[in-house]
Amino acid sequence: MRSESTSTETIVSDKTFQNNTESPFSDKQKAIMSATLRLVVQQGIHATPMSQIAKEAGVAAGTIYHYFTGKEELLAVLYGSLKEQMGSALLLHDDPRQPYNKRFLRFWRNLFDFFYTHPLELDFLELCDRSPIITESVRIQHEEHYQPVLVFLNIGIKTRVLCDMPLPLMSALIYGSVATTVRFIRLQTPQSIMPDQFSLPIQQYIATATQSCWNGVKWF
Amino acid sequence: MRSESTSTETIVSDKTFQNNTESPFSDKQKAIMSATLRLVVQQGIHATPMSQIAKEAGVAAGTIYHYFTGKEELLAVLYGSLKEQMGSALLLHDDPRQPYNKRFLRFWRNLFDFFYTHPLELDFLELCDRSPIITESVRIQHEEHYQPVLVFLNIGIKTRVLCDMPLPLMSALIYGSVATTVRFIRLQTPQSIMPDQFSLPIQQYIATATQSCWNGVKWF
DNA sequence: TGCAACCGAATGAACATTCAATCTTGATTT
DNA sequence: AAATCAAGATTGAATGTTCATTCGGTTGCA
Repeated sequence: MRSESTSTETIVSDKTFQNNTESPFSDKQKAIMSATLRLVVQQGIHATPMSQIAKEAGVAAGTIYHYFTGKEELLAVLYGSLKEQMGSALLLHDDPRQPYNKRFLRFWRNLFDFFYTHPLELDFLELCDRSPIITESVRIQHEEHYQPVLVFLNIGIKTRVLCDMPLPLMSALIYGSVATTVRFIRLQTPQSIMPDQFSLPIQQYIATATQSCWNGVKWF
Repeated sequence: MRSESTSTETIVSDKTFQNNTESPFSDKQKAIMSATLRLVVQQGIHATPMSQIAKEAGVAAGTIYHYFTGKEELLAVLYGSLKEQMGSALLLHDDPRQPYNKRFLRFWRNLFDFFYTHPLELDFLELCDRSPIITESVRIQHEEHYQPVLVFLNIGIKTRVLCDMPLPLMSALIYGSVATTVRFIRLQTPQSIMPDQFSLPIQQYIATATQSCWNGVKWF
C-alpha cells in the first residue's frame, strides 16, 4: 500500500513533507524543512539566513530554535529525512521473485523517478554529499537507509551476475548514473513542466542511460 | 627578481598555482587562490571569511580586493582556472593515431590521475558544479576547456564505436565515473599518503572502474 | 492553571568591503 | 650614480551591514 494514490505522482515541487501519514515531524517542522530545502537549493547555504527561512515557512525566527538547536542541526535533520525518503522510494514495487536484472532495473528506475519528481531533493542531497556542512558522521549514520539495495547488489556480485568490484564503488557508480541522467533529462524538459508521460525521445534517453548503467556493472 | 625577501613565499604550502611558467596570475593572486581552494574545500564557503583567506595567503585583506572585485569573482576565477587545468590534463599524451578505445582509456586515466593528485581541485569543482555560488553563465563559459574531448566522443558516436546517446549525457556519465572512482580510491588509501605506485588491489579497482565505464558507453 | 508552542524585537558577534596612508619599483632626470 | 617621481601594489584599521541566536513575553490548549 504505501503512500498511495493520486497525490504523490503529480506535480510535486514541494509537498515533500506534507503527505506521509506517519511523519515524525509537526506541521511547523515540515514547513521549516520545506522552506530550507527550497531556499538552500536556490541560493546556497551561505546566502540563506535563518530569518528568510522563517519568513518562507510562515513562522517566527525563534520557532525554528524550538525545534532545532541551530542551523547546522536543521540541515542535518533535513538531510537525514531526505535520505530516508529516498531509501523507501528505492524499494517501491520491488518483487524478489523477479529475475535479478528486472529488479535491478526497477531500483534504477525508482531512484530516477524519485529524483525526477523531487528535483530540489536531488540538488540538496548532491550538495550536501559534496560539502562540509554535513559532517562525515551524519553522512555515515544515514547510509542505513539504502542497506537493502546494498544487500541486493552484494548478492549480485557474489553470484556473478554483477561484475566483481567493491560494493561501495558499485553503488556510488549506479547512484551517479541515476543522478546524472536525471539532471540531463531535466535540462531537456523545459522549466517546471513535469509531464505525466515522457515524450518518446526522452523515454529513449532514459532507456539508453539505464542500459548503459547495467552494461557497466553486469557480469560479462 | 620578483618582489620578496624571505617573507611572502613561506606560507602558501599548496603548489597548485606555482609551477606553470606561463601563468596569467601573479604570485599574490596564486597565493590567494590557493588559500581559497584549501579553505573552501575544508570548511565550506559559508564558513571561510575573506579575512581568513587573506591570513592563509599571507596578504592583507585589502589586497584581495586589488585583484578581485569580491568574493564571488574570486570563486569564479578560481573555478575557471581549475577547469582550465583539468582541460589540459585531459589531453596529456594523447596520440590521435592510436585506436579509439586506447585513446578513450587514456582520457579516462588522465582525468583520474589529475583528480587523484589534486584532491582539493576535485572537491572544489564538484562543490561548485552543484551549488548556486557559481552562476550558470560562468559554468557554461568554461565548458570550452574540454571541447576537444567532446569532439572526440562525438566522433565515436557518429562512427558507431560508442553507443548512441546525447553527447552531454555521455560526457557527464564519464566524468561521473572518474570522479566516483577517485573518491573511492581516496578512501582506500589512508590520509595524505600518495604513493608513486598504487598497490595491486588498487590498480585492480581502477582497471575495473575503467572497464565498467567503457562497457557503459561502447557500442554493442 | 500550567505548560508547551510560538512570537519577534533585541543582542552581540562576525563579516565583506572600503579607503586613506604607506611602501616598492623602476623609469627619468640631474 | 644619486635624487626624484609616478603609479601600482599593499596595508590594516574602520565602517556599516547582516546574521544566528536569545529571551522575556504571549497564546492556546489540556
